[in-house]
Amino acid sequence: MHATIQSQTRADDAFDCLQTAIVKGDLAPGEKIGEIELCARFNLTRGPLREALGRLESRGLLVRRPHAGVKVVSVSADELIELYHIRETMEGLAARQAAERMTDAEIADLYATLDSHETMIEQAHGQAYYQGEGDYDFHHRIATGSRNAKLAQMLLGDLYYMVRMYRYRLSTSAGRPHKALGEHRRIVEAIAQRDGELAEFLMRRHINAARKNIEQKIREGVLDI
Amino acid sequence: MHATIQSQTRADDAFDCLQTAIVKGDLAPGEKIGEIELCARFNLTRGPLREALGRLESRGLLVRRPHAGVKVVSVSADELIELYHIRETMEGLAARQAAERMTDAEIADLYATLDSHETMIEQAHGQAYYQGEGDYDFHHRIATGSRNAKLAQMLLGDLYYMVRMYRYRLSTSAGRPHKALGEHRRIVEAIAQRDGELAEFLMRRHINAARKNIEQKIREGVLDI
DNA sequence: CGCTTATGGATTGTTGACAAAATGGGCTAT
DNA sequence: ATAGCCCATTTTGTCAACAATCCATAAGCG
Repeated sequence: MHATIQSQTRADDAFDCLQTAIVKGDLAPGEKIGEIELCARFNLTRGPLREALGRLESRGLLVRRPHAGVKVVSVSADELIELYHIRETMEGLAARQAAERMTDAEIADLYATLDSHETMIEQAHGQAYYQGEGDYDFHHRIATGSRNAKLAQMLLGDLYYMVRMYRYRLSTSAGRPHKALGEHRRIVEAIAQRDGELAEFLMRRHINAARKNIEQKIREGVLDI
Repeated sequence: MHATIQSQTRADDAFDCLQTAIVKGDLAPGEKIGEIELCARFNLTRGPLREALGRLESRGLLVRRPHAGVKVVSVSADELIELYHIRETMEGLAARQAAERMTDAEIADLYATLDSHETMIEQAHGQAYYQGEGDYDFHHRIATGSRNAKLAQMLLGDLYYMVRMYRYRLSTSAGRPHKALGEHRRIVEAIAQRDGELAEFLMRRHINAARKNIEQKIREGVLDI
């Protein structure tokens, strides 16, 4: 999986590789990583790597102690809950602004996305897909639909990566995907009706439910963060 | 003003220098800046500088086009307004959590801060101070008081810097500092009473008022962003 | 026998030189 | 005269060697 795509610049590649490696869990939280080790792993030299490390640190995915190396951030259960509190307010705002500003074409796309998610769930009991990429896809579209550049940047560039870090090792509850899809559908309907207030309310309730789902898992001890 | 303090590492120094230079307006928005020029200006070499540039870009204070250099981000009037929408929701959350979690000592400090601000305003009609550092100080304490690490990081490390970029060239309205102080005082009272809901409501209204103040300035043409 | 302290090794931070890409100016052709 | 193209210069991206700092091991002392 050596990303030899050479997208734009070595540092960008290093950034992407490291980010996905962290999110996917290839680099475990708390794991201390040496620079030369990473260079060998991703076929890089230390210059671009260090630049990427700086960016990752600035985004909170790595912690760096001067002269002592970097390690992947490890988020406690409490901090994970806090992330959902932040999501609740920020994505509520995103939903409201999306309702006011999304184009009709974007809304149509949103509906199509929901339909594809529905078939995914029915076909393969696609919990994995839905919990993983599908849900991310939905929230991604709403964030960009808000036409609020900074809001989208903070959600897509900061929060989602940290959340996804743990979503990968989070088994989904039995009926949760189906319920979540219903909530998504109601949010889209509010957006289609250009009802910003309702969209905000529904989005907040949706994320609130997701948070409570996780809180219960933590209480059950399913989650060992 | 060559920061020769050598705090921890050259890259950290470069980061701090550049950040303050951007916030204070020494590097104007939209200004294209060359790496060698910056090196000369801050007595650095290109390695650490590039690392700092990467971090700044990741935080949205710079925009970088591959092989074409970096320039200071220029925020339009609309985007400035959007920043205040984000602040409204995020700082509302911060105020609520601060009301639930701040220690009594921190609250006492908050009161003391308010008193010092009041004397500042009375003494030197201290609009400049209050609008600049005083207001920042207040919101800073609330953000950290929320005990929500990511929330504080996003507010203190991302949003406030962008807002301060423009606050430096924003003249304050005549009676605004005094009114803002009153709003601050009510927020602190709600926090002292551990009334999270009220603190959130008051904080949101406070930032909403600040936003409307700016919107009016833009309409009046006082602001040429 | 335990704690402190020095030393060696390894790792990070920094530097200057090299290679690749883009902007700008000048030239030619229409 | 203007538009398009080509080339040179400047600037960015990358690399490998150098210096500074920390961690661990081991020796010395109380």
